[in-house]
Formats: sequence, C-alpha cells, structure tokens
Amino acid sequence: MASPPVPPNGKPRAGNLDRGMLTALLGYGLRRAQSAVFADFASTFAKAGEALTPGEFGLLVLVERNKGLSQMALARALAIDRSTLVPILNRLQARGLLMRHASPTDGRTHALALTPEGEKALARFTRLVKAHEKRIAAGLSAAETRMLIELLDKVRAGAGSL
Amino acid sequence: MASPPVPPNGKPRAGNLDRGMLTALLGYGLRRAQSAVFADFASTFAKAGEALTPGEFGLLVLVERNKGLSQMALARALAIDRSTLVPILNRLQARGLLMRHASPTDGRTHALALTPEGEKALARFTRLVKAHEKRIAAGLSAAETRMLIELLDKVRAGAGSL
DNA sequence: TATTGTTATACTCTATAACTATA
DNA sequence: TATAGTTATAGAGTATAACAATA
Repeated sequence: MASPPVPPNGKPRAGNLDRGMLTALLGYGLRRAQSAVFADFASTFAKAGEALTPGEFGLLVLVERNKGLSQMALARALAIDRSTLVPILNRLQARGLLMRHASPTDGRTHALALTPEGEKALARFTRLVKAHEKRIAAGLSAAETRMLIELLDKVRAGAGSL
Repeated sequence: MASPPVPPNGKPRAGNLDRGMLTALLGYGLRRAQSAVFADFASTFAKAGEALTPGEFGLLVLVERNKGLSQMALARALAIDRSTLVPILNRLQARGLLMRHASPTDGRTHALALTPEGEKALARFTRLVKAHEKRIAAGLSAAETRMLIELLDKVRAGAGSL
C-alpha cells in the first residue's frame, strides 16, 4: 500500500517522491551516498576557509606517499587520461602546493613532489578530512564502518574486472 | 613492513602505489566503488547498443513513477539546480523519450511524462540495469548486498543532515 | 512579490586526436 | 617506433544571475 506518488490536487513535496525500484539498487544507493558525502566534504573545507576537492586531496596524498611519481603513473592510479591530469596539476602548481621536477633518468617524464607549502597544507587538509570522516560515519558503529569499507572494496574489485 | 612505494631504480607500476591513509577512508572507498560501478554501467549499455547514464536512468524512473511532476520538483528530487535540469530534459525530449505537457492548473509549470517510446525504452533500460546490478553485486552474498545498501543509506542520512 | 522555466555565461571533469621532445 | 607531456577541442554536469510569464 504505497502512498500516492503525486497527490491529485497538488505538487509532490521534495523527498516525498516515489523512487520505485531505485531504492533497491546498489548503484543508486552508492550515487546518493557519494553525493551527500561530497557535500559534507565541500562544506567542511569551506567552513575552514580552505578550497579542495576530494579528488585533489587523493592526488596530494598519492604524490606525498610516492615521491618522484611521473604524471603517467599518477594518471593510471587515478584512472584518468594523462591529458586530463595536466590542468589539475597546473592548478595545484599555481597554488604553490606541488612541483614538476625534471627527471634525471628520463627526459620525457616529470618527477612530481609536494612543495614545503604543499606538505604543510596537506597536514591541514588531513585534519579536516579526519573530522569530515568522523561526521559521515557518525551514524555507524566502528564495526559497521569497517564492514562498509570492506564491502565497497569487494564491489570495486568485482565491477573493476570487466 | 610495507614494500617501497617507488623503487629507487624505476617507475612504480600502476596499482602498486602507496595510498597511505586513503584506504582507510570511507569517502575514498565510496569514490572508487562508484567509479568502478559507473564504468560497468556504461559498458553494459554500450555493449547493448544503448546510450544512457545512471543519472538519466534515475530521472526516467522518477518521471515514470510520478507522472505530472514539475521541473522544480524533479530538480529538488535530483538535488540539482532547476537550470541544470533544462538541457538534460531537452536532450531526453529530443530523443523522444519524454514530453513537457502544459499544466492545466498552473501556467508556470510543465507536467513531465514519458512518451510511449519512453516507456518502452525504460523497460529495456531496466532489464540492462538489473543485469548490471547483478554483475556489480556478484562478489557479495545476498545478505551482504542488503547490508551494504542499508549502510549506504545510513551514511547518506548522516551526511545529509548538515 | 514570489515562483517556474529559460537563457547566458562560466568552471570543472572528462575524453580523443595531434603535436613535440625524448627514448 | 613507442612513450611522456602538452595543447586544442568538444561534450556533459554543475552553478549563478538575469529575464519573461504566471501566480
């Protein structure tokens, strides 16, 4: 006995819509959760007067943990095209967070690294991300959070092997 | 004892990078899972000779289940701006899947509905989505899939309440 | 005055193709 | 020949601001 999706008299209120099969879809739940999490990430950084996207954070961590990384290797790790990476690196470099060094062994590649300012900024960003994570996992027990991360990894592994 | 992230001699292979704290982050796991799921969705539709994004599928389902919906109500349900919705509807209408009817009660609004072709197409799309869902949940038991959807909903509810 | 839909505009993410330098 | 990085270009998704029609 579902309530009438659109009352004959007026307009349906937001959040009152019939979503049909969508609520049972893993992909749909994933999309909606990610959208909410993205919004919380953005709001966390905006409130702190910082500007960063989740993708930029991931990129900075990868560069910090894998110093000397080439752009190709980074693009592969991020699963994006090498041409897509160029403007992203340009922006982070313009902000003084990241440098392209010349590789001593291969004239074609750039060795990526954080600047000292980038290291300092990443430390600040990491604190914000931890607060953000705490907030989005607030409705879950520690065991549930662990389980969720594990299940997400299984999904990725399964869907990844096309 | 982690293996060295970047061997001193050469370039790190893809997938062999040190991801540091990222692997413990819920937001990161969510992003990666969603990316893999999106790729499987796209590949499923491409192989079937159909062109549709997950967002378009969700939109079509909402319109089908809530006939006469206005653009404002739909935009709210999708959590996007009303101006963002316009070119998306234009495209679906140009494909003959959807119509904007005049509202009999409010001259400002459009009453959205699927065309007969849209209904037929949605039935095809739904079959493809079900096959896609089966594939991305292949590594999970039925109980795990249920639990995952439930946990994702908890995350969304928690992060949604900013 | 407020709401709905549209347009103009801009920014980001994404990709493909072609170019340059290097291997 | 093949690879790395860049540029040019294009398409989709997102937003804000301003406008016309309607309430």
